[in-house]
Amino acid sequence: MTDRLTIATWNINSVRLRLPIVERFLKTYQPGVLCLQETKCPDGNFPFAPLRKAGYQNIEISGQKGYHGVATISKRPLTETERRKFCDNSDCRHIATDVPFCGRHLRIHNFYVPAGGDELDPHINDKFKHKLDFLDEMEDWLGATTFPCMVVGDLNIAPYEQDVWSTKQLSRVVSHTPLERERLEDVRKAGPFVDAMRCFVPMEEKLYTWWSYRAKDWEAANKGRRLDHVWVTPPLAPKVVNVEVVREARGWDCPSDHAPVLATLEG
DNA sequence: ATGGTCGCTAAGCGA
Repeated sequence: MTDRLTIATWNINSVRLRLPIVERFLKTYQPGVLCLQETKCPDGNFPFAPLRKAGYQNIEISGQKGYHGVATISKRPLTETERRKFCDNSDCRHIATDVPFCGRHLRIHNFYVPAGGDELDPHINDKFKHKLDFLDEMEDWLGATTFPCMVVGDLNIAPYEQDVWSTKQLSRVVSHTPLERERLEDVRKAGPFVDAMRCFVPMEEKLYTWWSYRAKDWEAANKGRRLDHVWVTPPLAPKVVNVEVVREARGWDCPSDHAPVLATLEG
C-alpha cells in the first residue's frame, strides 16, 4: 500500500485578510498539510472555523500581534507539536509538527526566517545581525537530523544564481548576498537536507516564489526571487515525486507577494 | 540612483 501526501508552504502575509485565497488554494490543490508564514494574527483571532470547514481539522499555530506568526493546518492528525524560540526573543517564527506518513511520523519544521532589513553591515543593522544569528542557531539545532524530516517555509534567502532575476544586481541586496547564500548552504548541509525544489528544476533554470508588490506589473517584469524552500532529509528525497510553485496564486485577487509551493511525497 | 507597494494598527515599522 503506497501512501501519498502533499505538503504546501505559503507566506500568506496576513491569514485573516487572505482567507478567501487560502480557501481557494485548499479547494483547488487539496494539500494534506499547509504550512503558513506571516499569519500576523494573535492566537485568539485565528480563523479556525473556516479552515476546519475546508477539511483541515488539525491546526497548530504560533502567532502574535502584528508581525510574524506561523501555522500548520492538516487533514491528518498532528501528533506532536514544538514551538521553538530563536535568538532569545519571543518572535513566533517556527512551529514543528509530526504527521503520519508511510506508517511512521514525519516531522515538518515550518520556518519564517527574519528578512534582515536593508543595510548590509551587521554591525550597523541589527535586523541583519538577527538574521545571521538565527541561521547560526538553526544550523546548530537542525544538525545531524536522523529521522524523516522536512524543513519548509520562508527562509528569506535565494541561495543560487538562478534563484533571482539578476544575481549581479542582487549581490548587494539582502536575501542574495554571498554571506547569506553561504550561511543558508551551511544550514542545509548540517541536516543534511536535500533541496527538493532543485531536484525538479535544473540549476540552470530560473525559479522564483516571490515577486515584489512594488513592480507595476509583477508578471511582465518577472523580477522574482526564490525565498521559500522545501528541504528533506536524504532518505526522503527519492520519495518526493513532485514539487511545483503555484505561480497562478500570485495573480489572484488581493494576493500575497509569495506564491505557494507544493511538494508531494509517495512511499 | 531612487522609489516603488503592501499590512499591521493607528504614525511608523517591517517587509
